[in-house]
Amino acid sequence: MARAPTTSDVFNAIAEPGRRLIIELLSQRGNLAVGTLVVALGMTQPTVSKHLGVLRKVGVVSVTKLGQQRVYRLEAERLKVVHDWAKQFEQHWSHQLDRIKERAERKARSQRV
Amino acid sequence: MARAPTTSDVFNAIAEPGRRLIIELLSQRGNLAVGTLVVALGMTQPTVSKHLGVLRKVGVVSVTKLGQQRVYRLEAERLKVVHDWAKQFEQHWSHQLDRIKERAERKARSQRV
DNA sequence: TTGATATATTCCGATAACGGAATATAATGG
DNA sequence: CCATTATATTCCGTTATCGGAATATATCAA
Repeated sequence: MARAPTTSDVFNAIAEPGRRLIIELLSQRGNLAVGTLVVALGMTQPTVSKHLGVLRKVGVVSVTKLGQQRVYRLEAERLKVVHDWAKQFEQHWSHQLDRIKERAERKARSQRV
Repeated sequence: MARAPTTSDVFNAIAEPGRRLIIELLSQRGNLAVGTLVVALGMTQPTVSKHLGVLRKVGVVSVTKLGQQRVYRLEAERLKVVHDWAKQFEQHWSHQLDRIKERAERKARSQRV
């Protein structure tokens, strides 16, 4: 068997740096037309359209026609699965923080002498 | 220009479903030797080794020699960047929840009449 | 040393993904 | 209808990626 088709789930959609930028921009500036993304990101129009196509296929964005423009909207709930997946490892780095905090407190106590 | 090399950052490393499984397993069961992963995941040994190679390159796992075994350990902090990235969109879906809650409360009030 | 076990690496072949260039499609204005 | 603007799609070349099979490397045990 060969490589599995990947651009079909959210994790792969966000693997592309350019696509992450698109997502961030839509989050910060609200719904945007393709042209706006093109100038804001300095990418080619076809490149942006293709990235948007991937994001749309996965449901991370949706489109609305507005005259001759296509306005893209972030469907952020689709990113929740990523957040939740990563969150399950939170314990690891928070434990790490605990240990650091503990050490700091021990040090503070010893200096208080 | 052609496709950009991707298996060099965390987001791409976790784009592969099999690699996510490896990460989850290491998180749940602690440090594991390659062979354990192989039987637990039902993947081929070379496949597992290659996935581990990618994860190691990105720093998501580290290795220790133990006899003829290689014990892999999850370096979960490396996943924090993913968590943080996704977290920045939390507002969107929590707002959504607010709206749902609000609607439910309105409905409850109206029925209370 | 020799043989077995554990793991990594290499060499495929198939296919997916990316960017660029050109082109197609759609909508608007005149 | 025609030209223009906005966007999508297609085609192409290059490179990455994945799994499988075979092989290399390392370590242990006798």
